[in-house]
Amino acid sequence: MSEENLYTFENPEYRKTYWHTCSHIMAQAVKRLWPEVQLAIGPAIDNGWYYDFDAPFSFTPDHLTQIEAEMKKICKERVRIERSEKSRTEALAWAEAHNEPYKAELIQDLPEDEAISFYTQGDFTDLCAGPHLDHTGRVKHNGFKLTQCCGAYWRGDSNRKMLQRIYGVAFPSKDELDAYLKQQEEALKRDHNKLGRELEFFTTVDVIGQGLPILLPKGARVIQTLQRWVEDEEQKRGYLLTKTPLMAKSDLYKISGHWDHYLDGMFVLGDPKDESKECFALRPMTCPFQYQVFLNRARSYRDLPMRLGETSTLFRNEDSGEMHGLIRVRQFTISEGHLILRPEQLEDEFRGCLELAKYCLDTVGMLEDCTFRFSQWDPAKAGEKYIGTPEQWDEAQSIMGKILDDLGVEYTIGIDEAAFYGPKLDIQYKNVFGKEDTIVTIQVDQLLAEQFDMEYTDVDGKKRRPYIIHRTSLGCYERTLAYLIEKYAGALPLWMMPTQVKVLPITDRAHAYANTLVEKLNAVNIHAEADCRSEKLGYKIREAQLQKIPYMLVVGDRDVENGTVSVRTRKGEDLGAMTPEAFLSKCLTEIATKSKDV
RNA sequence: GCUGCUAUAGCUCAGUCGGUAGAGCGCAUCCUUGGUAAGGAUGAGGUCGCCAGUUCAAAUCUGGCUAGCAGCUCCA
Repeated sequence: MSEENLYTFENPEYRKTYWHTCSHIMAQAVKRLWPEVQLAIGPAIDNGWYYDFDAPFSFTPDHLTQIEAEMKKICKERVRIERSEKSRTEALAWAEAHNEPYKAELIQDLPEDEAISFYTQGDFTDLCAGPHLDHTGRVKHNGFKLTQCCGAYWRGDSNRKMLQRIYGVAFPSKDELDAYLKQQEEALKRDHNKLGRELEFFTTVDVIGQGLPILLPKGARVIQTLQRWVEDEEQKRGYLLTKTPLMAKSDLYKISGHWDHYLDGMFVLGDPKDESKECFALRPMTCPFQYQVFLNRARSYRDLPMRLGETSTLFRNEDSGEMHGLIRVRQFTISEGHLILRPEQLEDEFRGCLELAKYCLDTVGMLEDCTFRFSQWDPAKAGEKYIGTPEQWDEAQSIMGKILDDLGVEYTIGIDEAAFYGPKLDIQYKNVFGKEDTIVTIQVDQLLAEQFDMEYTDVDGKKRRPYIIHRTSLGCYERTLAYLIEKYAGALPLWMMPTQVKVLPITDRAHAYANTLVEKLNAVNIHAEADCRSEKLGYKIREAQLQKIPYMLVVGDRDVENGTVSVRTRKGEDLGAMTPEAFLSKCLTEIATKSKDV
């Protein structure tokens, strides 16, 4: 960071400080307007700041407007922001005197012997570690906006009181703020939950229920294309395809540990308490089913590595507030797989899984936006949330850490993000709202092999416990489709588009020719349709354009006579007239190479 | 699950003080046969998400439920 950029938004530290000061200005405004409102916390975040309040009323957009107006005044007052320190006793007395119980709780959690810092700006003082700008006039009075308010639990704990969180964002000038807001608005136009419904990739129906989307013909076709491709790719890489049941008796889940660790998340068919009757549950994951393939007969080291793949539909009873379009659903299909290994095969096979996942994500164009997370257990929750001993966890995590380091994977560490049976490498992706979810996961597991008493006979004739890798190659197809819609704003690459070519006859005289072209294209598996309605060409083009159809073949008298097609792309390019054969071969090449540019 | 918001035609939305519903787009039919982003006319289409309550009268007010949205919490 050069000297002259120190106090600009190019410096992330300055940006955070600026936003943090904004959060104090907002809190000050709120306290001026409604002194009875209590303060919780108000940090800077990646895109602005928030402050959590406990108010006896609900904040509405009108309240936000009032707060913004008050904030502008505070900025214009240019009051000094001064740091001071108090002892713990003084700090607690301050919190009590100002009726700030949340601040008192925060103070109580600070180390006993440390001085506690406060920041004061005019009539407002807040407990705060800082740092802050030197006066409120540094914040541009027309460069900020309060973007939304919503509920948030005190200290992120769902057992505690729900407070009201107000989010805001600020920039050093109105232009930059406007540009940011404009950009956000543009990003939201890609929201798969809106666009995916508009373009008829999926829909939902209230009588079917939450988290159970209907894949309409277009969405179903994209997913079919992806599934076939992934299954073929896995076969090339030595995977064996399996097809296992979508449900099982509770007995299976009792062995795997799901019954104890995941019952709330499962759809149970029958009464778990009535032992005189069979009780089933829809599967929330494939592992215990696919292990039965290995367990089918005695195995030797010669059978390993055994790579099992399955396009697997899973059911998870998510809480009602968690569902989101195609990203978080109750029934979904993943490219599931389990590799059963000799311990010495672990690193190579892990690398193979990572390469496959990267290949898949790269091919669909998502890899560049992915981040990697090494998801570990929380030792404090041993025996409760996680099975196995600390020694087993340490071993699995250190092996996995070593593999990741050997492979040069850049990752963040997520504590308490592991599966109940083992650590994971999660490949993360963000949606248009900036919310991150897992798209692909690769997990190392030695515990379930033990639960299921899986073993193989080694070279020396001794029985050994295999290692297992749980992995997905493209993850959940519904979720992937959602991200693809957002990434490409619905204009998916040619090879996965449900309709790849639209033939547009200009007059009735070209209908027969148009239909012949469609047949010709369909014969080589290019998804083509003709638009033979008695509409003008411009109208048909507009419609195909809005549907993001990659290629439009305009055919009129001229083309019928010359045996050509006039090719227009969805980018608006006119490629001119060519023979159907020339177009077909161009199209087939682009599909075969899975080009992202078309 | 929690906080807040929302639900009117296939879609996007209007509907004032409680008095049996409107527009645009789309759809159907007809006219139009037009060379690269919307040609014209006519017509059909709604138990105002569902169930109760208040009222002479409910799309409108109240409660419950269902579904959708944002965030929080959760996500093996």
